[in-house]
Amino acid sequence: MNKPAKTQNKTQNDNDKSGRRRATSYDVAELAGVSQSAVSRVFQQGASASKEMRNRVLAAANKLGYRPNAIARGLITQRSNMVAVVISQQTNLYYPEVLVRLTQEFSERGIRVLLFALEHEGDIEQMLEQMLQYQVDGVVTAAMLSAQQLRTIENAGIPVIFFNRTLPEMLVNSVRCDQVEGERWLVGELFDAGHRRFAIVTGPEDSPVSTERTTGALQKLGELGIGDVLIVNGDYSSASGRAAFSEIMDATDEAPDAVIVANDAMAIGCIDGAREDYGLKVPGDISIVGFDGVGPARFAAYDLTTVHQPVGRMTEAAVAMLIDRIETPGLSPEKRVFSGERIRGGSARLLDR
Amino acid sequence: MNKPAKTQNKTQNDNDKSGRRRATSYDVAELAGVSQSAVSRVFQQGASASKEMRNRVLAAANKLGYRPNAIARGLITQRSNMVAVVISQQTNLYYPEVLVRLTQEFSERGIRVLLFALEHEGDIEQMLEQMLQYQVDGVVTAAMLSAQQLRTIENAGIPVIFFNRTLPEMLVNSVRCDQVEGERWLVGELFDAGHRRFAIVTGPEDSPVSTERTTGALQKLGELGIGDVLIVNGDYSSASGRAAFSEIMDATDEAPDAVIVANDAMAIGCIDGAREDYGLKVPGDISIVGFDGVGPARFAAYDLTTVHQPVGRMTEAAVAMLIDRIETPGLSPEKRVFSGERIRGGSARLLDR
DNA sequence: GTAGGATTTGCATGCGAATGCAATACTGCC
DNA sequence: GGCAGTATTGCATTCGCATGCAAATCCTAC
Repeated sequence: MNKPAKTQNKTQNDNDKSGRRRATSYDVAELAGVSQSAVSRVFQQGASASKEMRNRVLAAANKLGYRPNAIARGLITQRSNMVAVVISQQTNLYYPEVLVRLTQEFSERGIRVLLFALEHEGDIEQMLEQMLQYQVDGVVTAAMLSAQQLRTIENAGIPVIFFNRTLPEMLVNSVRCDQVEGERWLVGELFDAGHRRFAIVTGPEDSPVSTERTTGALQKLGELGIGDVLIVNGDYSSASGRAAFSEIMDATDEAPDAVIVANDAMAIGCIDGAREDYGLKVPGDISIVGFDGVGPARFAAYDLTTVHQPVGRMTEAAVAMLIDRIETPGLSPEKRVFSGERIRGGSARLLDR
Repeated sequence: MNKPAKTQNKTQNDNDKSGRRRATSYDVAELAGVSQSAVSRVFQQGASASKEMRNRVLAAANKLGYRPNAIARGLITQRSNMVAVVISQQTNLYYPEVLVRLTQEFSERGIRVLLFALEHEGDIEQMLEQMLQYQVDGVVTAAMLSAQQLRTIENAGIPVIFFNRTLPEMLVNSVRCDQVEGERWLVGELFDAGHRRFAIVTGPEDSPVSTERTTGALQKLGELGIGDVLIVNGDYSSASGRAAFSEIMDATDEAPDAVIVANDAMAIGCIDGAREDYGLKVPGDISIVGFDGVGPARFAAYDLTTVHQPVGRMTEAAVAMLIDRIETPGLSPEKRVFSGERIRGGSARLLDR
């Protein structure tokens, strides 16, 4: 009980096996002739420290190459300042931009991104485990989670934002682009320009985004009195788009005059197929529309009519929502839906505006 | 000194502000009627624990929803099991694949990826600081670092792998695709097919990859006795490729018969420019070659002659090298250079093979 | 000069898990 | 049954930093 200076007595186990031991706040404290708490306070924002103290500590820290250990800090503060960003095979190919922007925006707010890239859906459970073990403060997911999985995360007190996904019947935070609205617009434009024989190319069956897009298109087509629509499946890749186009041509007596494709990459594949495999002119003989507004959609050879997702605003919204919920735990769920930007490209014959 | 059971006496401060407090190894220990060390041992690989003990602990852990805290573990073991992956604006647009693969491969080896996406070069210092504070075990960088910056990281005992970069005059670990060899092949093929008037479109000036590619092309051209080559700059975007093509046409009396472009995206832009802006046939009137072998290079409308970087093997190599160096600190530097896959696409007029 | 308040500083403790060491339980063998 | 040898288990400490509390210092005003 009366053992003095016990704490200060840290053994400085100089284990310089490879490069010397990293300097700790105790080392800095010792060199600066102050207490460890003082060092800690200098390296925080709202802590009180005299100018003299600050200078001495910073000088010592600089001399020793000291950097606060974020791991240790996370342990004591119960905040890792890391968030998990989850993407799946589907997401990643067409939205590298999403990932980069999320990362940059979190970074600007002092938050680090722990990236999880799913290859198979089965990896989710394992990934979840890792996420939770690493004590992330929040999650942005562009991959689908089950209600059960979401509950697991939320039970740990971690807020989750769904990016272009949602979980029916559940209170979730989400940021998304209105896929249905976008498809309805595309169909409307095609119809107005006189197209009547429609075909649809969907994305992977387990892609909620693809499902929404298909739903939107069918909904609008139904309202316009067009019930007979050929639907074929793709996997979001341009190769699958080209294959899907052949499938359409094989399955119909009279070729469609408009093909609604679930994403731009497949739409490009369709155009390649129409031109190369069937000698059709796009949009002379057939109109093809996509969705996403990715870079290649603007290549002159394709010039897609498509709907561009406002990625920047969406990532910004996701970051803001997540940070709010990290800082204010009880916040009620919110859904933010953005309309896509309508691009009247040359891949479809449309009325002049 | 004779205060008994002090440690075991942890106050269980049930701070259930939002969701209840996360279960710790102490909670599990208590419920299972064992010591905390026992719990710790059950959740490790090489630790000794009887079957009975293991079962009781796992049952208790399961009941409480316990997960080991990776942050705390990292503190005591001095291993965070996280690596930093650094990408820059340039990298990210054309290699989302690199990022995803790195992440998946690290993940399979039980390592998490902390992502850093640089917007401006100036952000490097700040990012470095963060990386080091988070105690990453290693770094893979697809952005350029200065010798000074590299030294900062290595002084902290953290191994670094350069991805498609290198630092002249320094001992560094690197994995890259042989840009020079690739360009030399492209030039050779073009020359063999009779092309004589060459132009080059470069990438951003601060891109080492672009520099290497240009160097390789010029080197081979020089050997072939072609000294007079027009060089214009782009920024890797397809729009800049199109602009660059106009620049070339403006600057020359007689149009070149071959354009060597530093990446595929710009090559596509060039083709768009040649066709749309100048009514040229590709490859009838002019041959255009790219580099990278990205997805769009295979679109039928472009079908680029290009060199495909073997991304999968490169990421695999980077991951293996980094892990080796994390596990065996002293390992000497190594450079692994892969040859690109040569793709004789339809964007260039070449001899039949 | 001094009281009262505001600010700065240090002390001691805790975050959650890993681990060396010692104590204990178990095993097999004579 | 007794003992050496091995496998388990618990104790106590440690990782590096943050923070409540009390002590010390500084400032201001009268």
